[in-house]
Amino acid sequence: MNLIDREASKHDDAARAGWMYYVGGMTQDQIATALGVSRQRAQRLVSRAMVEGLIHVRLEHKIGACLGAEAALKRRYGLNEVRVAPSLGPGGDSARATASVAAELLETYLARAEPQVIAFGTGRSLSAMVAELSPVPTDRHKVVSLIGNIAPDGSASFYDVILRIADKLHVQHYPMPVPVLSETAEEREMFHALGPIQSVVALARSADVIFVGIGQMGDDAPLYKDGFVTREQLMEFQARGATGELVGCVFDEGGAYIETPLTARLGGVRIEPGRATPVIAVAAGASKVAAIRAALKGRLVNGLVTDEATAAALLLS
Amino acid sequence: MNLIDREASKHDDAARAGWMYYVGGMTQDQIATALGVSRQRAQRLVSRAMVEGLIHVRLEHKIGACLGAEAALKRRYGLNEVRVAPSLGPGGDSARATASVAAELLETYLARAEPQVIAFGTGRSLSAMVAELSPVPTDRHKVVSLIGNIAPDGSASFYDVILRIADKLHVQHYPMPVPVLSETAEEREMFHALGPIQSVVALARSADVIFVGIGQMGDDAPLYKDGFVTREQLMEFQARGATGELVGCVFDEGGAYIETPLTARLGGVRIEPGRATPVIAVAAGASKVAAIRAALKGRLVNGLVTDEATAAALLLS
DNA sequence: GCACTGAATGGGCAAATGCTCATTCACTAG
DNA sequence: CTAGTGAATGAGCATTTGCCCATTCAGTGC
Repeated sequence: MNLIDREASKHDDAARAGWMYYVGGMTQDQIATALGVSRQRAQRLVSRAMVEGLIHVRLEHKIGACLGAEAALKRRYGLNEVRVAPSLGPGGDSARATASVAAELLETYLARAEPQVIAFGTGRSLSAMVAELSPVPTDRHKVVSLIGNIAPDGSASFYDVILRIADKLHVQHYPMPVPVLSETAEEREMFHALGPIQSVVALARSADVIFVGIGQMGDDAPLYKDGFVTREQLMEFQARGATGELVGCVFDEGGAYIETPLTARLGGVRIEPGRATPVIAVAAGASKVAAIRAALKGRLVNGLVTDEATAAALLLS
Repeated sequence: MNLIDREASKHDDAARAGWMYYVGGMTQDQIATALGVSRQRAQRLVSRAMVEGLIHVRLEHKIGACLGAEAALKRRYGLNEVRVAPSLGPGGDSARATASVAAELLETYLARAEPQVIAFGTGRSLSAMVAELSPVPTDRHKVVSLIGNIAPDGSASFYDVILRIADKLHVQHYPMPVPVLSETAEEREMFHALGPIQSVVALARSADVIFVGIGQMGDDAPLYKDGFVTREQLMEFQARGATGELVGCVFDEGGAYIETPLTARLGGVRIEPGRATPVIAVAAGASKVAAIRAALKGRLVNGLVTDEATAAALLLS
């Protein structure tokens, strides 16, 4: 038996065990007996099924408090579309909490009859959202990336939100084959002068819906941790009031973009404030509150998926 | 606090606890602390969330053996669309197993851009399927019932597959407001002569997709247990070779309809063999194998959602 | 053939869970 | 006000689950 078959059958077993456990409500002992394996192995299979995302869980009930927070956020910040996921408590992973709710929202756009062009940023929140998507094939929509997919080290693997969506939904997909951050402004211009890239950029600009993450600009800002800016640059940004970041573009606490040496080297498409079409941020967590508030104030986004604790913080003050 | 609020907040708590448990992976102790209730109460909330269907679980991986069975069934019976759910073992509830898989298949039709007219029969399998549907609103489709919704005792509650779908999806819905089984053939004709009912019948006949359950005709046939036929009638049918039943219409082991005294009194729309559009049966369980095989042979249906054990039985002999 | 390495396995145990049951609580009818 | 009724509660306990760890196993390099 070759390696691929073995991997596949392992997945099969895990899926089967997970199905029996979560759908069938069987105990791990029963599963072990049914599959002819030890109880420990059954336990491992079940837990693997969950870890590998073979099992999707979704909540089919709007909790009153979340509905209230949604309404309040809409009113307070003049948003069109808000979803608030129940909080998972202090230790919880906020990306996980938002993921399934964000996936549900995305699915409402995918369910539309009119072909939609849907643009995506990157980040952990969006990755988690995609992992929670139901893989219902829909061939009429297009998905496009707002941000370059060539990482500093040349790999494209980390920035694959688009690819994984396309894989799940079998939609036409348009990654943006430019460096996330070019070495020089000239290099950036060179890429953007290419015809195919101009089409992708045009498509992204014309998107009917946009889903983005929001990055914070504290000392552990994603931009810094992922190696796009040096510690010195980050500190300079902070000194100039950098509060958050949207597909690489840094903004201050009023949500106004800050021009930086990076600006001219950044591949991809900047999201201009006050867009008429839905621009939905998927973001939650205490560290992101200031960044989210700034983006909302500056009308960089007009929709939000977050969790209860973050919503509460955004409604304070 | 009034009764409705109390019911709602109870659901809220259950949903929240279920969310924390299944999505957040918290222990019931942690949940109890977070919600400020006893551990037992947290346990009850979590289990209530599951029982009341607030939590949906879905498997995002096709198990090899199921894929194989699907292909084999397609070939053997010339079917267009087959889904096989992993078996839940001897004690498992086959309706539960098929429900989530059937819901996924239904969602692929709902995802289509062209407005679809989707017709439904009744039964436990279909009810369970609806319970598993993701409530993504889609306003372009129509759902229509193939069978009367007036039960012998005058209640309409039991036959509400259509209503619950409409409730979830906010689609236009067309129940068939005639008795499931009229007292006399004349009464049946009277109902069907009415203009509004003729439109519903016409709509049902023109359906783009049909989802039905299949009933068996053994000694505990649904038709008998639900009080539509007497024990004597059932035995007469059996003597005449009755093997299964589709929206009330009885057929023999070759899948040919049997004319009975019931035929002329049955409200709703009979499914004619060899339809070109998808006619998908959702049915599983050892007791139904003969009925399913007959329906497949007679080309009454051209699609099937079942479970592994039933698939294996259908592929035997 | 043999030693090495990392993954897989199952024993064992502490933690988590589900369930039963006696008790309490809230509400109702008299 | 009081007794009655049924649902909700939490204690206690048996079962189930998650996880650590020593051991085995399969594959690899020498």
